Amino acid sequence: MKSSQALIPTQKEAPNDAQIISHQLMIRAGLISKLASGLYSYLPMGLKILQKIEKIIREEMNNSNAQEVLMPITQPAKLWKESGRWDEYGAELLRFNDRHNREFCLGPTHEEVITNLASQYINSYKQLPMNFYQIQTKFRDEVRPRFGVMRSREFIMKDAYSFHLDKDSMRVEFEKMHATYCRIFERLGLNYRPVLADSGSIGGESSIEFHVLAESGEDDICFSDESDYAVNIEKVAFSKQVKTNDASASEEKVLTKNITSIEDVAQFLKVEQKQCVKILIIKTTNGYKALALRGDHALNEIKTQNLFGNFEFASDKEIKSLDLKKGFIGVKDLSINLIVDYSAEVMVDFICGANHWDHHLTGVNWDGIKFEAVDLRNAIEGDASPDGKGKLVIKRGIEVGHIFQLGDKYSKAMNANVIGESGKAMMMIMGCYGIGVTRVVAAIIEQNYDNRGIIFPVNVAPFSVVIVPINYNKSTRVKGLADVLYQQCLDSDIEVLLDDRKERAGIMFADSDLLGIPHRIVLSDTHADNGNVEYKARNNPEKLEIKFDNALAFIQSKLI
RNA sequence: CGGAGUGUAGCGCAGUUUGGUAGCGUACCUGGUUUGGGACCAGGUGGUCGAAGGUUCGAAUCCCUCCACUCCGACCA
Repeated sequence: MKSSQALIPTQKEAPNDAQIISHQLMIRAGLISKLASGLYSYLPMGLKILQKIEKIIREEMNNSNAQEVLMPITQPAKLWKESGRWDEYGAELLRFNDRHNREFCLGPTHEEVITNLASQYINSYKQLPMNFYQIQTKFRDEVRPRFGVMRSREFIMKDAYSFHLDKDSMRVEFEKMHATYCRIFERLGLNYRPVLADSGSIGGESSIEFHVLAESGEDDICFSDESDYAVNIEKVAFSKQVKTNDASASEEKVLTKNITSIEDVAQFLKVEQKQCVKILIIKTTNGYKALALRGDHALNEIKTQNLFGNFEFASDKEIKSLDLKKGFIGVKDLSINLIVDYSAEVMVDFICGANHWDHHLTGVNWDGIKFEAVDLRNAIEGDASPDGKGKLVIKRGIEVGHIFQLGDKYSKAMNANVIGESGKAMMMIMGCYGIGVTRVVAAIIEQNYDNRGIIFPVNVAPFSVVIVPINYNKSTRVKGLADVLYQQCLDSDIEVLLDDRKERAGIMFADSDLLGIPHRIVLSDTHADNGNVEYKARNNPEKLEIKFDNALAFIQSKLI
């Protein structure tokens, strides 16, 4: 392709609503254009990249015997009511009515449709197992879209669904997809990790997320520094602990006027935050509960939800109505259920609110207090790894893939069964496997950039090579050489961009660097005097002079 | 959902306090000089100042309503 005929709207400055590097660079390199919050158009270069990623995913999925299908984005409510998710899914599911006032939604995922499809066409155990996938647009009405295509409302996903006669078969496919995903992310040049995760609203028993390690990630991933333990912070489970110290202090009420936060209390009393206990009040469907955590720990909302169902933090008003003093709530004499985290349970001589304005208690112990102990908190850096080996290290990750063992959640609800060997109907067992294709684009950029722009791996770059002829429009010699090399590349099926614009060298260099094209050939009169061209790789500052006659072979050698 | 902030040319911004002809940089167009890392000179195109309403002789500016977008928080008791 020639630059003069391509729409590559590069910009010097990023719009100021672009916060993270991948968003800024995708806008500046002219890959995407924002239409509205969480909605982006893919411009020609952006689409090229997307298609490269899709190609790799297709090849690997096909190699793993998955069959590609394409399902509608518009889905009838009927199916969602059958699965029970019409009521479960919440506001992220965009619902609407058609002209006949029938209810529909835009598909945030496709379990319902594929299960319906499978129950229609898979009738015998002899057809199993089967795995279907599609690469298609999803819509999720996110509370807060952000970071460009990283968390957008409309996005492209590769989703796959497998059907099995039994759990063993499902587990085999799960492992196969695990390996397939590893091959995909490796080919995409990503530094990634598979981690154990919570299965969320999709449901099912076991799930593994694939995270690309990057500072801008929205998830915290916990690793052991001594074993291969790797788990999403949501899912790090702690077990009951044994007390290591005995109580020794006696209880004392101290004046802490207007000192309410754990941070301030600890500072005021000159103790560490982990010597304090903090109380959170939540509202559940079974009434209010007080949750006690060690001062330096944070509540894990997923664990809380798993224990108590949907919940909200109590508002100031509600706290007041319970006769509690916000900022000074303690563990003693509570009128509501007290739930204590395992690591708070083993604390001795601790500090907490006095349930009395402007006072805290020191030297408090659990003796005589009625409570229930559970695992409630998030892991923090330095915690002992739950597998007993080493300590936890926490890193940020971008979730680019997630694989689930669904079991019979959908097949049961939607009555998807086959006739088994014995002649009796058997419920199908399912697995499902997703990759956020558009998010992968952003993740690749988050891991591959410098101060000049993107550094695409060859596998996903919009072009493999850019030819930068200096004075293309003045020097007939340079133009002649550039045109010859360009044609040679085209004839050899090399994806090449010829910058034939009437621009100065600096602009052409800046644009090709910004766009991240891996290989660059510069043609100029000075080089031509020696029969040479200049070669430079995007990821290497070194410039090489090579003979023009060898240029094509040289490029080809770089692309293997 | 709460809290904060921002809407002025494709992008980045000033002007709003104190009402009085719509500005700057960049990008874009024309001509010229330049030509290996985002050149220079001259001229030019482009904006119903987010939308509607109100106050006023006069509104980007003051008042009201709405809309959009961004950030922060969903960590605190």
